[in-house]
Amino acid sequence: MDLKIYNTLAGKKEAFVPINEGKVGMYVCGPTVYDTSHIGHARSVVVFDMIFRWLGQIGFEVTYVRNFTDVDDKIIRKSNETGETCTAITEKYIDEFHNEMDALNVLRPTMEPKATEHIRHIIDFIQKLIDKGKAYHVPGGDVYFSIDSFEEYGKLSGRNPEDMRAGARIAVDEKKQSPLDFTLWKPAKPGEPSWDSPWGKGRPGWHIECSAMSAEYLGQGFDIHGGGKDLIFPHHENEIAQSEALFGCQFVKYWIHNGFVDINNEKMSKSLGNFTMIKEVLADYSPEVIRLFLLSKHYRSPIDYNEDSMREVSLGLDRIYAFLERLEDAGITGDDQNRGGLWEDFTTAMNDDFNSARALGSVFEAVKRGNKILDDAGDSPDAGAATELSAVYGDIKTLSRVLGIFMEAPKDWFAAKKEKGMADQAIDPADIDKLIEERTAARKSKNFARADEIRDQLQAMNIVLEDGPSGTFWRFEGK
RNA sequence: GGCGGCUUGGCCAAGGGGUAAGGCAACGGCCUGCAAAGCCGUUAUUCUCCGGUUCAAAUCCGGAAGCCGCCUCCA
Repeated sequence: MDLKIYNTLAGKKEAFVPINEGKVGMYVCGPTVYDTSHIGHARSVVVFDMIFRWLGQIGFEVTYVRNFTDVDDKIIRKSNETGETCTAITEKYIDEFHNEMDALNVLRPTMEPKATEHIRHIIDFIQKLIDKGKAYHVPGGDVYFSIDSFEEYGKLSGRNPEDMRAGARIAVDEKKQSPLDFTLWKPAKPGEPSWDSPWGKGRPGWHIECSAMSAEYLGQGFDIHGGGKDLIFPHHENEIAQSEALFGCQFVKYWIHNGFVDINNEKMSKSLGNFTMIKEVLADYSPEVIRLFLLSKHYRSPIDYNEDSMREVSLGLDRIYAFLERLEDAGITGDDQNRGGLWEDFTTAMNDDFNSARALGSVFEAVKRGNKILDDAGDSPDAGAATELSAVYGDIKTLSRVLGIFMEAPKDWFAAKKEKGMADQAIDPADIDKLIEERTAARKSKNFARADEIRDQLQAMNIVLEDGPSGTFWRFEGK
């Protein structure tokens, strides 16, 4: 089965056929590095990380470019507020971004260009647009793109310029030929970062950097361009206008846009004060729980971040690790050459517009089936059962590298969880062991009242006991 | 005002013309001293509502209601 992608430009799912056979060029809008990243950034990055991994998994050679916007009004404003240089600010937040993405097990893109390292390309791009009559320079230094010069303006977002002109929300600017014209180059005020250009000292507008850098690394037309839904208009619309006006060919074949993360059913906003930062989420939940949460709903739908959802996701992840541990204890392993029915289901789901939610459903189904086989076999499967279980194990290991989840050894996963629980609650494991010993003794002498009292006491600390044939084990429940 | 999306069991969430995946929760059973974990069973004749097309609709079409996003920096 072949890959289908929902293409914003077409408004529907389309068969994915790359421009050059076997190769994919993909550009995703990265952050403007002036502040700490929030859970919404994490979703976009994790979703495209999954897409990048899946394209690689099914055999494409992917060139993945994600930029840093490191010159921008917001950065300058921050610099004015804090007294730090713009460079100090952008370097700090690029570092932070990298650290957080590494923590979330996000693979580095093939290239991570910065706008400030491509000013020459940007200036060339703008000059050529002016030469072609697609852009114009006004007294004072601004260069604008003329949307009237690009007939197809609005084709990505489904808007037409006439409707937008009629709307009341467009600021009137006397210097612009059309109110919708957007900035390609703006003159610098004293003290602001600036570069020499044919239009005087200044800096690029936001939209032009992506057109210039994508052309530089991926060519004049490439396969996939991604970003958050909010970027469809105006950012991506403007990119299309710039690039197609200059190159005269289709800029991007497939446009992919991810949905937003809400917080307790509200949009993240400054006024609500509910910005939830990646570092806060990482402090509360393990990276795999966060990834599982972000991939548990289709990437185009909105997803709601709240404690209940995170708890559920966490329990689900434990369930899968418990199954893997059970397999390993039964002597079952597998490798990624060993493909079974789960892999088929997973592939079908992923090829259907990267439907990770459905893909995860198939993982849980396989876990349920596997647990049943183990139950029936009393955890000593015969050769036939072992073969089937081994395929499930191998499939999970393989798909874990696509999702970036279930990658730990189960024993390590639960050990880490214990450690975190102990650290969070300042629990000494020796105390737990002592209580368990006391309970074991109580059970032996049939003093079940005392035994249950101890169990309740531990329960109050989120510690759950499991009495098995080889003794009593304990684990933390929750995050 | 313009453009787009969503509404599936107690909660979360797939499906998107052929008779409702999965997770969490709950209840009953097996197991257990009792539990936990795991498994089995039960929990939507029904997919916001009203019409229509069809042998057949949650899925397509028309209409209504509610919710949300974009059009301003935004993942």
